[in-house]
Amino acid sequence: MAGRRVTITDVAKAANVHASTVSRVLNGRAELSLLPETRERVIGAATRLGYRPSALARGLRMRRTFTLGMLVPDITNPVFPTIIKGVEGAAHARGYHLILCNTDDSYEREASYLRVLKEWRVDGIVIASSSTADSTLAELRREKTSFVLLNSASRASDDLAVAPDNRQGVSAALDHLIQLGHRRIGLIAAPQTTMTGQERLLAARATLRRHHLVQEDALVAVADSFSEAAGYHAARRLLLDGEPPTAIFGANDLIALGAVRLAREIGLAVPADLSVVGFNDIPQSELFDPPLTTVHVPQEEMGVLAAALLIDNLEGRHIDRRQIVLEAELVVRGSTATPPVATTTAMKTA
Amino acid sequence: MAGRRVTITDVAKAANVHASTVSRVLNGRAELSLLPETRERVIGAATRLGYRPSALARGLRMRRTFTLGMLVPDITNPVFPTIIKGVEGAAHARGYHLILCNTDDSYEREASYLRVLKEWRVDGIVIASSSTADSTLAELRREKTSFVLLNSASRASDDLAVAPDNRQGVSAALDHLIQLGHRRIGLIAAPQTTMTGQERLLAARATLRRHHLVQEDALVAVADSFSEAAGYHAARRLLLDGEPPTAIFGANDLIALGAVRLAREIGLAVPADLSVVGFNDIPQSELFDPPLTTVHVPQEEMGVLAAALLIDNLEGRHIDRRQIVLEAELVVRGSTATPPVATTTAMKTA
DNA sequence: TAGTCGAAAACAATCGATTTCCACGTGGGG
DNA sequence: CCCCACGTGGAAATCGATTGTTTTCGACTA
Repeated sequence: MAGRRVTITDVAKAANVHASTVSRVLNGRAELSLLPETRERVIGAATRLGYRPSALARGLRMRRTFTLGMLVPDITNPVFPTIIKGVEGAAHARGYHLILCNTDDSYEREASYLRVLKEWRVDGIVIASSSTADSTLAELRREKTSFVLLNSASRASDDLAVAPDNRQGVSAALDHLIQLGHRRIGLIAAPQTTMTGQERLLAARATLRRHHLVQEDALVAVADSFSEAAGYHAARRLLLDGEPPTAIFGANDLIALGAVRLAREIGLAVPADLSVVGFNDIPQSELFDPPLTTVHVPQEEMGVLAAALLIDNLEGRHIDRRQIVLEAELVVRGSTATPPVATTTAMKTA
Repeated sequence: MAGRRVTITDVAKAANVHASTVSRVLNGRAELSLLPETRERVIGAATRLGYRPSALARGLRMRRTFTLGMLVPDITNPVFPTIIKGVEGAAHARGYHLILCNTDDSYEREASYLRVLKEWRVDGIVIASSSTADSTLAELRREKTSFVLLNSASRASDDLAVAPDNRQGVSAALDHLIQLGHRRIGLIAAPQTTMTGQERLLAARATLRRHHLVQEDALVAVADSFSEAAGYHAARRLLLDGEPPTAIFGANDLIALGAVRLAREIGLAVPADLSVVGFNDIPQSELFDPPLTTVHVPQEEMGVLAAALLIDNLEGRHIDRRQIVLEAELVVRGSTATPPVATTTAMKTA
């Protein structure tokens, strides 16, 4: 960027008025009356010169930046683009824009970005980064920084949060598998350092318990990230050690896809030999081989709602529900089927 | 955001020095010598109070914001997250951060966002939005705004640009199809309002000409966006009107995937009845049904290079190559095969 | 004719940093 | 013994907007 920019003073000179008058004309508040003639002169000068107010100067003076920060753990996970699109669209529509921060699931990067956002005096922060430390959130609350948790619930009831109904979604996924006849169901959990990871594993266990299915430790593997590679590695423990399950529930779609890839590599057909269910319903889910049975989460809507909640909050509007939980419905596609009949798997029920 | 923030004056008071001294200590320039003792006192006070300089005030005064704007046409197209990750990572490593703008391929949103970026006095702009109007670019040049074109070449030789070698990539894709025995090859081009769309179609035509293959108009369809849905619709014209091709080259992966979906719907097996090639090699390409044969583009690397180029430029470093073209190599997977033998397709050669 | 009122616009303070210029004190050289 | 250089740090201008307070000026009234 270079070339001296047009300032409010330039416009003022061109229109033969004082800078303050320019400001009042351009911001059109009714508090002070202006002659229609001056108004036109100012607007004329401003457009002629191509004047763009400096958001820096304005932000400094007004103590408002109309900017939101957004923390995302991994933008290459296909759930997030859709969510971001929702946030960004809703924000833009209300005159806000977004500083996007990809934390790469690193605590350091997250902390570093939070510092940046603070320095930029963003009006609020959208936290889609599920591993955010409790201490970090506590600090934000203490500083009275507005934020909304996206895709993960909060323990503190006056936090703003938008999340899918993990319990319902997980339960639907497992009910489906059980109804198909599966009894040995493997779980690939997401990192237990994240709220989402914890919630989904807890929900899965509860569902299995409800169906009186034994839960062997060997049937639970914890992936060390939300990625396809992590799913692949975790599936290895499930499918290669001991008696394998006939179905696997992955804590998200990428993890599930990783399991599919491993299964195929070791000669298991999906879904004939192994059924797989994911969570999120990422775009292109129906184009995979096989089309993925998964729990649909309204991703863009979550983004829109989160942005709306945050902006309502920081503009002081009344909010009746600070925590929004959205329905998550199972979408049955091609990656699930009845368990193989010739299996030696004992039908274990407690 | 609320709660009075700690300013440089607060730190100055706490350390019993003048604000200017605090600034000098914290920015550690060697131009003025400071007593080690004062230095420590200032640093102590700053950390004790948790002082974070206001990027607004600093940017206003320094006329530098250490912020880049990035224009992206559609963040839900899986190529972009990887590219963004590259840009963002490289920028972060050099002390810059990103304001991400999703233009939704809308001229208005693009213009609106460019205004915002201008108001924020971003130091430079990464333009991955391929449909950017020439007039817009001309204006940026006139204003001496630093920008880099990402994923699309530039006509102006002193622009900064990073792009894949479209010619080479397209040629490799078509050579592959031809070598497999295909003679009737359908093209689904991307919008001809974009540089990328034009380049790839031109390259495809040139390649077919080189092989002396006739090019019927009926074998070219132009998708009206870079999306899967657009590919699906365009494929309809290719596969349902007149004699269908035995292979289709899609201008990007999503378009190719759309063609695959349509083919399957009308009872054509891919690749047995119809081969399909895409472009970009988006993540999860090998997980699709069938695994997609496509031209690999080093997406993250392009992002990294673009950010580096832009930052080097705006920091006044010397740049020897202002336009970087990266190799694009074909990755053969499962969506291509020899053409069906029983076809009535005449082997047309000119 | 002086005084009042009100509309219109100028003035000036402010936001929080950076940076140029200047002041003060001390020590060394002429 | 005086002056100057130098090390150290304060004072003040500046970046470009917004906004509370004054000023200006014409019209109207007493």
